[in-house]
Amino acid sequence: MRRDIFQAIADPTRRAIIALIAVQAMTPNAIAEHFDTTRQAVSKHLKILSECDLIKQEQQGREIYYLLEIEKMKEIDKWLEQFRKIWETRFEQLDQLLATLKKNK
Amino acid sequence: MRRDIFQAIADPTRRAIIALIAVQAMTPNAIAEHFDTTRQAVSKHLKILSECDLIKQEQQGREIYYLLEIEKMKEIDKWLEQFRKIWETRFEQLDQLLATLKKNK
DNA sequence: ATTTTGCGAAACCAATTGGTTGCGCGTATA
DNA sequence: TATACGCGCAACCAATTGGTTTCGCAAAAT
Repeated sequence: MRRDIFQAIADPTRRAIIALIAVQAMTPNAIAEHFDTTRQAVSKHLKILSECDLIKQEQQGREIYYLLEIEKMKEIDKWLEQFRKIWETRFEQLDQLLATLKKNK
Repeated sequence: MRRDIFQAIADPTRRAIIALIAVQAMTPNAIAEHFDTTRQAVSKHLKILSECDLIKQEQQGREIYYLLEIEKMKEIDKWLEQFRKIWETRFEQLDQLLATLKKNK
């Protein structure tokens, strides 16, 4: 199936995982210990996150550490850009309205 | 079921709908005409978007116009904030690294 | 060499999803 | 009043989801 970042962050557990490994790379087991779920379930989430390149793995002895591809997160920011323009425009309009009201008083 | 904005924007059709009505409020039929889907399917998407307060409706004669609650979009931006801090820090670190390399040359 | 451990893949289940079709209600238009 | 249209709801289907349990593999520890 087609996966993208927005699918990936739709799940609260995955958002938590992202926030977790953003601070420090971790193994699937370590991640699972932070939530009330099993290692396999975490593994499934990690797979989804991997599929859309939001995380990458790093071998360390016999353990595999997962870490966040922070660059990929910027794509969400990029998508938000179009709306940021809108709400900034609205703010300016509100600002102008207030200025006009003040002037006419 | 529990719904949130991240669930809402997970679907590409819904993101398209959001972008569409961000520019101009529209009726379900008008929205459906922009995509290769039926009015009922659009209606379902609108329901989901409504459930998490991303859009609101406005009666206009016998038609109902849907418009974006741009303020709600800021919540995504708010969530991104924690990661923005990270990538800005990394950028600074890269900047410092480059400066050090230059200095040592 | 044997045991233990961590890991991912596969099979399976219950719940949710997007989509369709069909129905009934309310509002304009004739 | 009668007709046509736009809308949302309910029922249904195929596909996907998150979760569990089970299994086999490979690396470390004994």
